[in-house]
Amino acid sequence: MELKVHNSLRRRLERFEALTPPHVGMYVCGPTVYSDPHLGHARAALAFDTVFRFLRFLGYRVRYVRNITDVGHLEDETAERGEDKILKRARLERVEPMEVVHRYTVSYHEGMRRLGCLPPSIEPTASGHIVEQIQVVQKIIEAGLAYEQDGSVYFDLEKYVHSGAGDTSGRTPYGALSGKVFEDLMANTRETAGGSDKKSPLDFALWKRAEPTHIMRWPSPWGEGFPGWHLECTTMSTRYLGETFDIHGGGLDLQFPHHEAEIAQSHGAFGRDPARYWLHSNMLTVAGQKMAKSIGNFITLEEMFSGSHPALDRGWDPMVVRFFMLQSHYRSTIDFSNEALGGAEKGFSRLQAMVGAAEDYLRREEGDVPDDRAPSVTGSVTGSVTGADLYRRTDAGPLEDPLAAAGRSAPAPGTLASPPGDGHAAAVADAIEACWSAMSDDFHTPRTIAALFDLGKLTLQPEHRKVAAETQGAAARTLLLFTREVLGLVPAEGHSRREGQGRREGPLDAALELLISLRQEARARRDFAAADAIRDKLAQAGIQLEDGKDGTTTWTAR
RNA sequence: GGCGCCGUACCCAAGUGGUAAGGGAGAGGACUGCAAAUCCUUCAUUCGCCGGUUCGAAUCCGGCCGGCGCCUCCA
Repeated sequence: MELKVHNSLRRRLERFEALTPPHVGMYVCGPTVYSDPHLGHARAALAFDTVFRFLRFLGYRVRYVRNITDVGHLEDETAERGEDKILKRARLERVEPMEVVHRYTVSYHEGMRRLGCLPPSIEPTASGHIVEQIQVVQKIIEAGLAYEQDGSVYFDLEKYVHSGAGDTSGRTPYGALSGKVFEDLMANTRETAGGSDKKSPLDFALWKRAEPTHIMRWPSPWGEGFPGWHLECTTMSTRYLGETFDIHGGGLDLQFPHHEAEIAQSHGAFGRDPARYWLHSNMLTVAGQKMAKSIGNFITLEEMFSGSHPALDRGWDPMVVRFFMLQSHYRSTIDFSNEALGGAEKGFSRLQAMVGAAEDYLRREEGDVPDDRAPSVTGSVTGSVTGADLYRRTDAGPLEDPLAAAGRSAPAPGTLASPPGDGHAAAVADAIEACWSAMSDDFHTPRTIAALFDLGKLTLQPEHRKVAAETQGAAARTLLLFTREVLGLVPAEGHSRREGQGRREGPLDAALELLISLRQEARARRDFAAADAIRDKLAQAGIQLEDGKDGTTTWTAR
């Protein structure tokens, strides 16, 4: 089995081959921290979190770099007098730019954490790499592909495009990534209002002269100014991943002009394409309409979780949002609606129940549960997960999976024995195989989820519980590891479920136990009115009681 | 105007030449004091429309209709 990814450079699926295995370098365009994180941020972060997780699961040592843009991103990149987003916000809120940056960086992190996105390995900021950016500008100038104009430096796009003819570095032609033709762009570009320093409207700023009122400014060979928005990604990806690295990701909206500019800059400065695989996550709509500031249907993560946005009937748990997004492929657009979210919530809770059952099974039958907790401190892989061995097996002969001993490995596709005539074992093997092949097919999370449901059903069906322990164990491990580790779907926030008898952890637990036992007594004397009243009141308070067949009562709070 | 995507059951969503995954909702049943949960069964002869290619098409080609996106804010 091989991993295939959709490369925007050629718009097709390509076999993924790491530049220097087992290492993988991945750069993803992060947020401009000038406002609260919204669903769009979630979509992009989630898409690449999935890529990150699966690559790690395969045993790659991934360095995942995602930047924080805290300077230089103008309100209107094409106009000459665009205002810096951070500065504008700082002016509106009457605070220091760095306060804006810090506040929204924190809220971005918080949102991503709640969505279960692992932190990147490195999260560099543009303002922290001014010196490096200046150096890149100088290199581009030396290459003759940039010009200075009144304290600003612009990339000479026309010259770059026309200099590409004899280029032997295998460079991606300008426009190829986003499917644009330079001449068309030129023809369609109208003259920007007001005087422009640029020689051509498509030239973009590498360095901008700071106006006297511009607070964020740094000294440079061209006077005081600040870096152009596209430059930071070129600079920081090179700094941490090298001049050419494996994967570059970002939202589809960044494909043009941002990523085209990055390719051009990389060639200007280093003479090579920055990334081998370009991955783009698609956009989302809200109730069938694009989510845009101008339409006013931007939903922030906080609004999503709390339900405070008018478009939402109520709040949705971050894990439900995650599950919902993973139910569509990252290259498809996804539409948010209350109805669709409601369906996702039910499905998510069912999947969790199945995973819980798998967990119970492993604990009971094998005395061990795979460590399903995602690393929470660092995004770096430990090097111990060796699913990748499964992929390399072709030339290396049978490998001893070091995790098998630890009881935490997911069985490799094709390794599960399925005795002839045992249709159930074969079905389980198929479902396990489907998990691997779906994720290996451009991180196809919807198909993976479908396979996980299949697996859960096959495992839970009473008539199938007597199959070989090996089969059951393999199913349980796959279900658990793919759900928790690969898809990052963990139980919803604040979700807790305990047996009606026993554990007491706090005063409220004790009070709840009391209510439950009072209700049990009422039921015992067939006073169902009283029993139902207790159950209804607790339900209103967000505590769901469930009576088991053996007379116990469990509760779930949310 | 340039480039591109999509249209599959009530909703969400896979499938891209071999006879329609999965989830939710709905229906019937088991269990239950009743719920809930769980389990079982059921739920598109059909894939926007019309032509064409093919032994065979949701899948390929052409046309039409409808929805959407990027090119400006925005992930």
